[in-house]
Amino acid sequence: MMTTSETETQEPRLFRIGEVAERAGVSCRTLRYYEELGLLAPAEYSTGGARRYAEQDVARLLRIRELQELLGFDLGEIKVVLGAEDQRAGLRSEYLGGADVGRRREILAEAVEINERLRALVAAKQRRLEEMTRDLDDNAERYATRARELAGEDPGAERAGS
Amino acid sequence: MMTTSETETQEPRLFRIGEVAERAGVSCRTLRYYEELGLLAPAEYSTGGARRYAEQDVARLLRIRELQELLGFDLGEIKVVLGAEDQRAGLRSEYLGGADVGRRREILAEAVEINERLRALVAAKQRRLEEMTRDLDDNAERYATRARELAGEDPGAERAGS
DNA sequence: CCCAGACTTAACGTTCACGTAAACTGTGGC
DNA sequence: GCCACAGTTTACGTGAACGTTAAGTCTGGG
Repeated sequence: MMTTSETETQEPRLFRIGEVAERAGVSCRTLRYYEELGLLAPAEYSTGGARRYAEQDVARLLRIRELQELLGFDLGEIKVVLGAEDQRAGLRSEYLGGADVGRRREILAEAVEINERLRALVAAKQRRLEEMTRDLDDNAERYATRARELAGEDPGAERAGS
Repeated sequence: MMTTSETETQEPRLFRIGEVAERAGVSCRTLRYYEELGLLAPAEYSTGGARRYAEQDVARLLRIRELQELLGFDLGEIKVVLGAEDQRAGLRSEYLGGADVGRRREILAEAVEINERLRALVAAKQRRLEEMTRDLDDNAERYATRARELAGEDPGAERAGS
């Protein structure tokens, strides 16, 4: 059994930098740059030194882009946020590994705090966007009214309504 | 009557660049830069050449910042959006001035289009933010569960729960 | 009239987030 | 083994959005 090759818990497919870049709509340069910043490292390297990314790395890349474009974070801030998420993953390992309870509490507390700060920030942004939406809709309505007025006038007419 | 000075339809107070900058939380350099880009010009200049901003200019500045920080537009895109709003104001004048109907329709159509594009963009952003909010809340819940598990263990205990 | 403090222009500097070129190496299908 | 194509490092370049002097001018209270 096992159609692919051996037993080995099904080797997860790895991607070359070009594939990842295209899938995420970024350049290879961007991926290397993120690695340079310590933001995103490939799962492994080929013997020749070529980067090999796992599916999970792609997810992380998309997350980076989301934080960047959606929330307007710079790459430094993103590193902090992702750091917290990494710690959360670390917590899970420590947890399963049976680390001391104090340490676990500590990591958890920090993760919670970052999560809450992010939550508040997103909420604030949502409120401002809702306000903007209302304004835009008000505009749209004014435009519609204006358009009806214009439609009422024959092309060539001179007077203007109140 | 008229406690301030003369009759004169109540001269609207003007602000110096430093005041405006502080009120909006930007630097004077930023204001001059925006003017250089044709984004924001002061209502008038003193005889000596000092910029004098009206309240309306401050509003425009805040709008610029909003488009920049909330929607992530660059200053070029913002110029386009504000251009449409200027045209909307222009439409009003042309309207009251009795310009030809064709021209009015034209301006109105463009304003409507920009408004709709902006509306769609904001809506898209809102949807993505909602999704992010859900994710964050899910995280928060997981954290809470984890915290309850931790609370159940006495400090010093060794076993880990499932 | 004086003078501190706010303003002016002009011009060069800086940070971020990559883009781009050069010179070289690895990968894999025939 | 060949060869095209994809990848590598190193390093300088770039556009956006300002920051930062420098050197001089304006403003307004005493």
